[in-house]
Amino acid sequence: MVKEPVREFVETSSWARGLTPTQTERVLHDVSARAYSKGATVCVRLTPSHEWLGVVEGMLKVETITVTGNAVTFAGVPAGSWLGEGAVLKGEPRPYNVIAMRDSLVAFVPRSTFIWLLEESHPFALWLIQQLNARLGYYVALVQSYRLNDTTAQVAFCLAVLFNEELYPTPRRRLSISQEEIGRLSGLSRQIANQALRELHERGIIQVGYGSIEVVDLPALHRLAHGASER
DNA sequence: TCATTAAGCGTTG
DNA sequence: CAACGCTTAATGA
Repeated sequence: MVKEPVREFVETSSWARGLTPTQTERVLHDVSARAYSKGATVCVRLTPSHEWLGVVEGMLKVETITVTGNAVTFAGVPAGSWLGEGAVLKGEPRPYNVIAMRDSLVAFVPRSTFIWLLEESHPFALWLIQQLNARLGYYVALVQSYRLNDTTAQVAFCLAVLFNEELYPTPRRRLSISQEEIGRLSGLSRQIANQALRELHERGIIQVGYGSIEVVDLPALHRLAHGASER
């Protein structure tokens, strides 16, 4: 059986709500956890996807390295969320590296358990469909944001996603993240990210702290992120 | 030409 | 010590 924080994390995860006690019991039996320090690699690209990952504490990011050695960050994954369903489902190697952005505790559910859940539990299957659908919607919106919006709106989009409850179910107002990482996540330089954050602050949408960002007006952030550049 | 970026460096929390 | 602000040279639309 696993340690307390991991047990609680699994039991309070949204997908666990629809499980029978027996099913939950098996997941708790099979799940493992490991701590990673900041900057450590959790999963290596092109290695087999044996596990489904949950972020118990801290924050992870998903990235690839280009041939020239530049990192392209695809997503930041704050505590409370699960990732890697796609690769586990397909039984294919990891398409990306997973890196710890801060000191993090990560839970691992074996692929066999994941597949078993999918076959045994109708609620779990439904949850998974909704999860994948949310991801799909996110990427469609991301392309739209990238093509239509100015840089400030792109940063707004990036933040709106990080604070989006459907994608990342643990609600929070403040997030510890550097401006450099915001830049990486939104595909912009540190300078532009900083400029955008200042503008968002001036509009009263966020508060910027040292190495952290707090959302003051989430609806406004959402509007800015999705609105077709109104002013 | 003008905007944006990476890199370096001094300052600060 | 990491995050931030600022400067500068390179890059590119």
